[in-house]
Amino acid sequence: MPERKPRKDAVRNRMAVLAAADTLFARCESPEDVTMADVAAAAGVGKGTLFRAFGDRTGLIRALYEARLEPIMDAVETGPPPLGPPTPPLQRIPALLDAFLCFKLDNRRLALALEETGSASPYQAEHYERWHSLLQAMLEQIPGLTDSDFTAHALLAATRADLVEHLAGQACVPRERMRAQLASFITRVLDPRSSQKG
Amino acid sequence: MPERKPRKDAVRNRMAVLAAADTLFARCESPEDVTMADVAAAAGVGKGTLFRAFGDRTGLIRALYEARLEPIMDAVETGPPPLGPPTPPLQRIPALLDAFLCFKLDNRRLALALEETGSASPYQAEHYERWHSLLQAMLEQIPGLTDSDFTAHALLAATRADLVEHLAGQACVPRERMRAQLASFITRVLDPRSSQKG
DNA sequence: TGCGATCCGGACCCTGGGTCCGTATCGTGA
DNA sequence: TCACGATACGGACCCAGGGTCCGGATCGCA
Repeated sequence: MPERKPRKDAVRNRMAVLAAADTLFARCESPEDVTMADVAAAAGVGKGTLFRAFGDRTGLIRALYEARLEPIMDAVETGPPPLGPPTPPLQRIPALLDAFLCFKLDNRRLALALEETGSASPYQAEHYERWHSLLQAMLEQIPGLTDSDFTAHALLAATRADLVEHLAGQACVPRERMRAQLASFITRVLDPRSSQKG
Repeated sequence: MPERKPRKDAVRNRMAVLAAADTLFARCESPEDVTMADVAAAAGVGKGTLFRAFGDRTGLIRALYEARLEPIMDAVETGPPPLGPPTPPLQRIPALLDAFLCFKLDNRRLALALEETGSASPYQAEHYERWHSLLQAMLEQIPGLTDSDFTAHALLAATRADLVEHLAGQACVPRERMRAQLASFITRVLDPRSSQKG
């Protein structure tokens, strides 16, 4: 097993960078005005260290994103209802997408940064694949629904970071309203016959 | 009226740049490996000329995109059915989104370039607003559908350039299949009661 | 405490968008 | 047709910002 234990200063620096990047992305106006050099400076670390630890900008952002997302993924994959596996699809799908939306609302800048980071389309991020296949599997259990693959993509597209940012930022749609709208949209897609409740 | 007539060489160069950029974007693997310098060179023009004519990279891409899109917008806003105004919403909405999807399939690289061009989220492009408000107006005529604003965004999100690229490129979904999937998805959203036809 | 392995840091490189300005071209009025 | 102001041309130039490199500092094991 070639797993060498990393040096203590290395992990300390890694944490420092992560923390610094986190606050910088949270404070900034747009993700692209937080520079790698900024992050390094804020973490009290050299650029070399930063790039050695994360490879490149995308690597850093991904690491941040995934660290934030992990609790939710856990709740979804092994947690209790309504997010966890035992929940029936008709409740679980909305719960899952609502959680995803809330995550993006709570981490707008970060999610934006990830989705717009140059060449990397969100569709080749490995976590997207997880959400998609999970969602697809659940959609397959919905009677009368074909094209679960495309449907999963389409539903996830409704929670894209820049759309969320546009609605929450420019259009000033309040959080609860947005959640309600998404929920109502999903209901329409999932269960055609009950979408017109009063 | 301060509308001075532009010089002949200026308009000639503008055309040349547009044409060169068009072919370059069509040929390239990813939009970001066609450089402004490349475009200028291919057009047989200096960089200065290019930037004077289009302002910046986004300006150039927008100009290209809108030139390509114009026929479709015309067909939608003043043309005959099934795209034009007289068509009832239940037919017109799918037709409209299908046309949009086909456009993105036919101009994948260009659409990608526009949507990922640095800071400019697709939601602040002026043509997005046109599609959105048109779609929203039509959705408002669908009985039982609330949240036409959000729904319009969600439907448009299903035709995002990078999703289309992902499906057509990585996943190799054939054109007709994708159109069918989108149509079926829209049907589900629009008319719950008829989505399970055999 | 000694010594190799590992990591640090910031000077450095390079790409690519965007600017500047001396020169060439246009087109209009005479 | 010529002259001259207005306009456009082009490519050298600038600069930010991502990514690299390597001499020196640290670590941690024996």
